[in-house]
Amino acid sequence: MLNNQKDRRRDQILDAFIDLLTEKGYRNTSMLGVARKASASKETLYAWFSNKQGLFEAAIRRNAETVQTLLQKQQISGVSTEVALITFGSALLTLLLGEDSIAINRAAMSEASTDPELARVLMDTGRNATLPYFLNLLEEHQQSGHIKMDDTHLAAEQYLGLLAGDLQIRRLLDVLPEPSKKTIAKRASVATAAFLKLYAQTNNKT
Amino acid sequence: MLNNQKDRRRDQILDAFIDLLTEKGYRNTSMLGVARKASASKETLYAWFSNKQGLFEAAIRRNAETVQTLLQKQQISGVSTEVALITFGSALLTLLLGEDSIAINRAAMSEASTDPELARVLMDTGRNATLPYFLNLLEEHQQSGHIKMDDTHLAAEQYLGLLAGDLQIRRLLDVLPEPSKKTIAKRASVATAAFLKLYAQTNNKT
DNA sequence: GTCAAACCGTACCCATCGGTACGGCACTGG
DNA sequence: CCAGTGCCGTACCGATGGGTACGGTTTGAC
Repeated sequence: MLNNQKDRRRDQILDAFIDLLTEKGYRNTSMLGVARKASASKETLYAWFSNKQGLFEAAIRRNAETVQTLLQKQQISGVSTEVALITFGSALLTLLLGEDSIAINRAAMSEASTDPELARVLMDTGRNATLPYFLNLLEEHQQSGHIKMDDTHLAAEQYLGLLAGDLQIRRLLDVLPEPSKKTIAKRASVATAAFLKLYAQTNNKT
Repeated sequence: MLNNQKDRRRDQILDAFIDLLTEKGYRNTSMLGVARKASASKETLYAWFSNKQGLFEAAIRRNAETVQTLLQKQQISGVSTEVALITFGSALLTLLLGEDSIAINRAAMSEASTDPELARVLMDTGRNATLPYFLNLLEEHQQSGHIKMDDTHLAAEQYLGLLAGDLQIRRLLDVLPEPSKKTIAKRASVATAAFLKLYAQTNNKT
């Protein structure tokens, strides 16, 4: 089997896993079910991913890569602070509230008491990989003089808090459908406005 | 058995359930385990709570009552807006990030794909019961002229977003320990400061 | 064309768990 | 002191699922 084909096969298996994860949750997703859905054999699953946790971990890592790629593709250089924040916020919110991320987070939480490793991987490849990137964005815009922050880390957390609110929690509980592009854009816009009110550089101060 | 004794027995069972939930998660908490821990019999569990979901639902409702009681006990009348927000915020954050609430939310999320009812009960008795109370608090303080909000609901969500950030998510993933009183007080204070910067009634405007 | 490795499908083993049944003990109410 | 009821502990049933083994088939390398 060529490497390329093998990669595609691997993707198909991870797709099947994510699908079942979304549909039935982690504990009700059986290895046999994944194998069937991907037209693979259990033996292959165990050969490639060791066990159920390994399969899950691979899915987490792949999802994280996708997220990072999409975020870094956003046009946030050479635009106003407002536009940069809205662009980044919209993209982040879209990913954070998407079916895949929600299913993965839900699963990691459900296993958190028994298997801390999965949550750790999720944090490292997710939030901990994204936050520095966002901090950097804020610093840059501070240097160009549009905003003024004493504590960049706090400012970042505040923007993210204003942006997400409890949407992620409600999505995790499945009491909120996936928001439309329009809803997300609006949300990012409102959060940005509030953030700028907090941190915009006013001219009547030293 | 006197009613009072029976109530205590019921509480003991729910305590045992919550303990195991915290320790092992929902799926790894067995009815036999609960029975053993509470020195009860499985037959009694099924007689009193019908089944595992019923037991969980009872635990959700009891927790929600505790939360409501504690929140409503806070002194938030006749104090400044700042103090009211800090007081309410600290109390809410303490409850939201406490072991019991976290374990319950985690469990409800892990079953969300299969059993929407549990998440519904959690939302109704939790957020949906608390939010109106908080909205009312904000409205009162607006009427006394210290803050000015166009959209109270938005303002409320913004305060809660600033307050909680992603702490709840991180607690659910078990990558963050339960914060100390001091940490929580600080957090409520910072969130309140930001909120007041957004909504404080300034005197130089009509 | 041939051979070996990889993979599919399935059967199997073992453990766990939700839910039910039942025998025995303790406590209550008269 | 005695009947009756509620509860404890445990044994049991059926189903499910993680992980392994294996025969049959496809696929890729030479």
